[in-house]
Amino acid sequence: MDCSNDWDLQALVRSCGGTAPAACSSGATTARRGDDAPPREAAAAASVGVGGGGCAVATAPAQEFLGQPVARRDLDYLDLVDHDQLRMPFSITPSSRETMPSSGRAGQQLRHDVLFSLPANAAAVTTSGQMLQPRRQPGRKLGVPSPRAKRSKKRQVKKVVCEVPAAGGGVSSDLWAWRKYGQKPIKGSPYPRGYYKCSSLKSCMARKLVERSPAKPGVLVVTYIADHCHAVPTMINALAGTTRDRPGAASPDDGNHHQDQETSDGAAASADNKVDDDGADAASTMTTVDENDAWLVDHMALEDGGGDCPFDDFLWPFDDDLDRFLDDGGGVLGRRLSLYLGTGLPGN
DNA sequence: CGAATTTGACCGGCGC
DNA sequence: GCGCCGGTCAAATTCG
Repeated sequence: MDCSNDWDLQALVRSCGGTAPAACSSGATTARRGDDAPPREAAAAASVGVGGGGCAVATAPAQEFLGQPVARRDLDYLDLVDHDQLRMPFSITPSSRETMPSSGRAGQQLRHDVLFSLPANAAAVTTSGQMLQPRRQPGRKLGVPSPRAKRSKKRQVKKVVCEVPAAGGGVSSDLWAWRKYGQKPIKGSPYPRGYYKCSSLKSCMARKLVERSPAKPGVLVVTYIADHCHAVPTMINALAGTTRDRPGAASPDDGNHHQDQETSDGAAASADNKVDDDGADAASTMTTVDENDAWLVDHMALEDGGGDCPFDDFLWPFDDDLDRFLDDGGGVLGRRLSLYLGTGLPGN
């Protein structure tokens, strides 16, 4: 029904997470894989956000990334209907518990927690439903055990949790390519959780979990796990293997909401996360950067302060602005974001 | 035809 | 030790 439903969940996921942990890790800690990671970093970094001259981030319109349309698809299950309440600028609440001044619209909040060594089941609760829609019977054959790889040290992986507005028209992709490998209903939450893996490199252990916040339906909780072991892929070939666009993709539903998305998908898609036809083959592989990404990048960088994250490099251009932002309660940033939202492309 | 998504089954960690 | 639950695998299915 609502256009908001159809923004691309993946995009969203990307916007939030890929950027963050990815950035933090790929820059310094993941530079090891030179072979797999061609010198795309610079380009990627550039596109991410250092929009020259103090322009915080988003160098491209929300729906596009370097001319590539944003692929939309399986976020349907998140049933992002309350996008209205989640419009962009939001305040950022660093995990350090410093609450950054609200940058504009009240109530909008983007939280970003960086957790280390989290208990594996930190968030277990009660379940509500099973996957409905047995439209087919996929899955392994009965009786055929799967040589499952050892689930190793869940607790030792780094987790970065962030909450992002589910919609607000700013949903987009981050610089990483993700591939969905699972989805499960979560106890206590009416919304299922989606599991994504970095698809840029098979050996990359980066993953992310995306789910809607039960408490705040308009907010998506994205958890990034592990670092990417490669540089941020640039679109096109680098992202081959990325999620594809599935206009009519069935949206797994937990039963609490239905699939209006299916019908709205197309339309909404074009409206909200509008795909630019001249952009290029939506084919499959592209990522986008938008205001959310920008914020995330920023935020990540901020939180990372002191860490080995090279994000300072990204931020230096607008260090000044950040300072001012912190000084005047986000006014500058808020205004800037407003500008972004209003005009689409900042700076240009 | 290749690649991405879906989704039931399986497995391990954790709480009781 | 047992059961619950989250996380992952992988076959089937879908789509470009």
